[in-house]
Amino acid sequence: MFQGETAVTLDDKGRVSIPASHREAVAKLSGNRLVVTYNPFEHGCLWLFPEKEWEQVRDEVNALSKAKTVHRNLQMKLVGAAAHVEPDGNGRVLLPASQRGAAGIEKKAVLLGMGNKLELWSEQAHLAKIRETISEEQITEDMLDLKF
Amino acid sequence: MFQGETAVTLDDKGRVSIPASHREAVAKLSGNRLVVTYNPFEHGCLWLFPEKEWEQVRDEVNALSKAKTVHRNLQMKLVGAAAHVEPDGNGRVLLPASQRGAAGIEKKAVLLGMGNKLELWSEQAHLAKIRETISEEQITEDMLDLKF
DNA sequence: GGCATAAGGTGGGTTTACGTGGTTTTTTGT
DNA sequence: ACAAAAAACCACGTAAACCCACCTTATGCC
Repeated sequence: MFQGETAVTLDDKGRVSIPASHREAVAKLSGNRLVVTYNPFEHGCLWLFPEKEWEQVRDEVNALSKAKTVHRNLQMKLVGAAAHVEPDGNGRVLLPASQRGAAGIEKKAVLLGMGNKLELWSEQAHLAKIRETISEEQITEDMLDLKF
Repeated sequence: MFQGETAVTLDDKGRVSIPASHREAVAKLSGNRLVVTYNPFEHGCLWLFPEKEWEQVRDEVNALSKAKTVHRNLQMKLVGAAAHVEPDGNGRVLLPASQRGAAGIEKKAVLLGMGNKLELWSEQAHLAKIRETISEEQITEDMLDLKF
């Protein structure tokens, strides 16, 4: 179970250090095997799944009918892009250059623990998201009972 | 099972190097025999099937009634265009010039592992696809249950 | 409060395998 | 038989994997 926000920096080779707070979870959930893909819903964001979680996601996505464009897009962004990575001796993973480029993640980034996965955002994209507040029109039925 | 995205470059002769990460799968699934055709759904994209997979696809497509124009189109783009290729000693395949031209794949390209096949995209077409995020309106019934 | 120690994060060097360009030889088609 | 194209072969540059060392920050102890 991932949770928490950490500012991280990519070095010139495109490596990010997995924050110590997540290391244990990564080791336990996935035997240190992570899968990097695009977040198909947002710009400037990559997803990092523990391998086990990934396999479920992949199978679900592959099972969608290939007749619909939106399904093929999803398959392309998730399955097509999926790269296996493993932390080096210092707990860093190398993010594939093509994904860094396409997602626009350069040096400053933010790593978010999001339950079953980690999200890596470019600093800009993350800041923009955080600054967007939720307006009243966006509130859904399901949100009315929230306890805060 | 193919998966993962790799930036590749075609040389002047139209050769692409199959990324090392896919070599094993290609050798195992097809004895190094691949079939190149058009992706009938997308511009700027070629499909590369292991020969075994291809035979199934071909038979399915050929079995469609020839009375419908859309069926004949599919047969034309898939079966009609299919070219057998085999990697050279350095793991490269030569893409037929006509297919490179028709798909608009020149120098920079991206190779995607898409389960039972590989997809070769022109860099531009790929980037355009990745930058399109999936919007709320596109979400289908089938997608509501996805675990991410 | 300041210093010592440890842990996490960062930078960089080295080796090796992979990708890429090019050359030569063989085949194919005219 | 000749030209053009594809296949096979060779060689180099680069980037990834691995490893080592330093710097910064947090923590504990005197």
